[in-house]
Amino acid sequence: MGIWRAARGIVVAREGAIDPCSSCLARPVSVCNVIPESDLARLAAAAVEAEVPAGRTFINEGEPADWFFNVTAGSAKLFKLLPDGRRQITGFAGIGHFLGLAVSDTYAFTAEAMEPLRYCRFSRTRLRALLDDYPLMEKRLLEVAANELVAAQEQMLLLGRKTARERLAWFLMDMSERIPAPDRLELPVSRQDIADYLGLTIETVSRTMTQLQDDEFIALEGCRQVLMRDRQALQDLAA
Amino acid sequence: MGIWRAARGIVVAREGAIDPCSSCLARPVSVCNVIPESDLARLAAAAVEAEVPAGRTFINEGEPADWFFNVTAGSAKLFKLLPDGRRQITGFAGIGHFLGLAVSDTYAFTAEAMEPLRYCRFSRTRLRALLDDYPLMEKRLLEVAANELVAAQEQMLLLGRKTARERLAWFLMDMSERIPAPDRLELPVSRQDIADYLGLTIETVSRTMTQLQDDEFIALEGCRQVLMRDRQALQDLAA
DNA sequence: CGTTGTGTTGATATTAATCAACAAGTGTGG
DNA sequence: CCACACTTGTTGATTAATATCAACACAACG
Repeated sequence: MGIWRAARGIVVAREGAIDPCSSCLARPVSVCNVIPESDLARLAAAAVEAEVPAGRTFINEGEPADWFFNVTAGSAKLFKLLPDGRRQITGFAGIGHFLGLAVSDTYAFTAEAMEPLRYCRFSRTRLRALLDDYPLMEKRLLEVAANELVAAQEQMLLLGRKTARERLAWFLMDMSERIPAPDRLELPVSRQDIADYLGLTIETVSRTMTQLQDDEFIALEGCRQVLMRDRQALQDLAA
Repeated sequence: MGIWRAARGIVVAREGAIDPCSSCLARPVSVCNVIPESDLARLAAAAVEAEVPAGRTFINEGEPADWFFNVTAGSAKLFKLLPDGRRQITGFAGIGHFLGLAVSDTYAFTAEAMEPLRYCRFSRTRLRALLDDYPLMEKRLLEVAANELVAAQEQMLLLGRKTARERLAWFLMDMSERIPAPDRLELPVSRQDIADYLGLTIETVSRTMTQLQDDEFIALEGCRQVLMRDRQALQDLAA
């Protein structure tokens, strides 16, 4: 339990319970033995590891997409910006997440560390060679990409068709499903981030949160601590 | 030009100009020689081909995800529904598109043919065997999935943060970029479908369309024929 | 203590949705 | 070829949801 399959910083998959402090944003995935122990050294040589302080971006939308990233510690928010500053957070990345997969000459989003973060990156050519040598790694990537696509479609339904109330309920359920004790939820993000993730304003998020509290679906114990009082009602709302 | 690399109905990639009648929804992709001619017969044996009449669904959200599809003719809309009937179209699929990739026991969306459609489908186990035998096919799938992910993020920005005007402008630009003569655009979808794709109502789509006409950005020649009069302005709006 | 950042609440404005009527195509049968 | 129904699209009036603008509360921090 809780053991990661890591190749000198390359976290390919992880298992079981989640470290609740640093990355409740990472979903658990089952371990697959993608890279033989004997090859770790060779792999490590191909990778560049680095640390990113909280608040710093390490992938910038529009810049040349030269690298492929794997998050090995911490977490990040991924977003797109409009020229006038409107922002849409498209997702969060925790330990084990892969970033910069797309075949495009520039990055399609910005990634900003939400807490001190470590990554391990490869040049695209190295990545290609890596995938040629480890077909299981490629399978894993395809699996990951396919799942993210499903999540993205879910998010489109939310952004295009759900009310503020439904969005919040969905968000709370989604967040709480990722942690061991899902009744007491510590929100890992600010109101602004929730708003930008759900396509709302901070004011609407705040108001809707108190509204859910008035309905006794949740109880707020400080603005980051949420007690889930009626999971069924929230689930029904989230639809 | 216009030659597809098809293995008895398996369209893996296509090249060059697009057949404007049946599938202006398919983006062109460069040809990659994924499957050797000699293996076509073996492949065809593993696949089930079928025809779907316009308006019929052939993938249903929530049903067991036993098959993996490849569209070989026609086009489809992909959508998710809420219990009360609200609908979000998450994308369109044309010739060469792959559907049902995700590792999940049920489909995450519904696919409905927009015109008579042909597909070629494999069981998941067959697919796995196929990918083991043709790593290039797997690479292609990863490439496709990664690109769709980028498109999905773009759509999230649109649904979460753009105005009706911006959404329409983006839609018109996006549609017109897929056809050979991008100044005269024949919309392949109804107002209802545009609305469900952009997270709006038909009324808002209709109003915004006439508004764009009043601004002389476009001219409507019948509700499906759009003359793009000021592509630059539309591009700026689409952001 | 002030200061700053973050969150909440209130008043008002704005956008898009809803409800409703009508117009324009499209297809069918006489 | 026309009358009719039927679907699809447009326009208008009104409402509802959320955004915007503004004030204030609260906590963290020097």
